[in-house]
Amino acid sequence: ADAVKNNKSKQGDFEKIYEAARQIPEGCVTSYGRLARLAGLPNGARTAGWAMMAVPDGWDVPAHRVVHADGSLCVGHEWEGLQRQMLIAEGVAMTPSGKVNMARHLWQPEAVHGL
DNA sequence: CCTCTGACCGACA
DNA sequence: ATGTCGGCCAGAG
Repeated sequence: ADAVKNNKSKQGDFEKIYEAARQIPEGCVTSYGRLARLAGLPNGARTAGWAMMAVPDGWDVPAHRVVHADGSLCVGHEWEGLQRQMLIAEGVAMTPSGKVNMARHLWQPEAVHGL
């Protein structure tokens, strides 16, 4: 958390993305594009994902709660399986297809007026 | 400085 | 429903 301020390197937009990601509660997931938008980067979807991958060790950034816009996890890296376990461990419902129930766990930071 | 790639997203066939 | 194309931002060679 506070470690964020500790690193004042030229992270730039990364920092904002990390802060936004840290706002994600348990049992909730969001897409890179949405996260980037909250971070102030309307078109920084890729930058957001890149930042997630570059998450420094020791940070409070739950990159495992960040998935694709379709709810599918980022397949192609070593954390693919790990991420899935973490989401399930948090109580996130997933389909056998390997996708998250966006309609149920889609984090809505502004539309939290109850459902 | 230029070019390529990358945990992406949205649109179209 | 899936597969392909272009666009966006940032880092590394």
